[in-house]
Amino acid sequence: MTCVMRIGQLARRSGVSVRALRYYEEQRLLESARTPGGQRDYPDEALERVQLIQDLFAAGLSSRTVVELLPCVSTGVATPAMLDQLIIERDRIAARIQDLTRAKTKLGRVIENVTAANVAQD
Amino acid sequence: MTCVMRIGQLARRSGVSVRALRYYEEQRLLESARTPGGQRDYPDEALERVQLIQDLFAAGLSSRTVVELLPCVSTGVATPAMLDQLIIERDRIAARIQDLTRAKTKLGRVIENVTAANVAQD
DNA sequence: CCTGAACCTGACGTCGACGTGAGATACGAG
DNA sequence: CTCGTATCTCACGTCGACGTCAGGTTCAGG
Repeated sequence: MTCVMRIGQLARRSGVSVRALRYYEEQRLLESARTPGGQRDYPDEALERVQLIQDLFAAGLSSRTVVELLPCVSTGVATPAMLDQLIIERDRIAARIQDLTRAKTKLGRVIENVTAANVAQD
Repeated sequence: MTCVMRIGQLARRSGVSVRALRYYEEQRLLESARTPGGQRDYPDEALERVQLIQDLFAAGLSSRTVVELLPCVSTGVATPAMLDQLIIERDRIAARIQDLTRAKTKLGRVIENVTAANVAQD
């Protein structure tokens, strides 16, 4: 039986754990063919898909949201509801960026103060 | 007994739950005086402090990290280790902002594509 | 004094994205 | 055929910032 790519290989290539890949399948984020023996066999495109999933997770989307949006992200076709959801998520990310930027600025000021104080003390 | 501010009032003013305030105290993020009857009594500065804690949490810092950094954030005095930690956290936030920005761009493109497709279909 | 609202201290529940065994099966090399 | 490694399917554990329920206490107004 010629396997395209087994789970361990996909894990190494994508940088996520074997467990995570099985979890993605459980959540219907990722499909796999099976060998006659029952082992998972992934096509090459699976690599991109895993990276996309990771990106969306990193952006704070839940697996439920990702599973809803993945079709249109990969096909470019969306229902109005999906489009709404896409916009909601994008705006949520934008707001999060605002928060983080504020926090970063705040920490930056603290660092400046501390550095100034330390220099003054020398 | 004249209370400055009780926990419910602080909760309403800061927008966090009563439970959260107790949790902050448990984690040594926030102190409180007590009335003879054992009820928490907060000074006015507690409001700022709670907001600061929220900001740091929102930035993805853990309560452990926050408890380590709060002194120098509020006093401006830091040990070299604290300064290192501050810089680490700021850089982590910066990296996170990068990730989110990439994800936002990605979603933005998807939205454009979808919108274009829908318009084309009309 | 009485009452209802606010507060108290445990202590267990939650949720999401996996980690981590346990025990069994499949695969590839020799 | 055998051995070692990779994979398989349950299924419980984790972690952090609280939510929530239970059972008792304190406070302020009338």
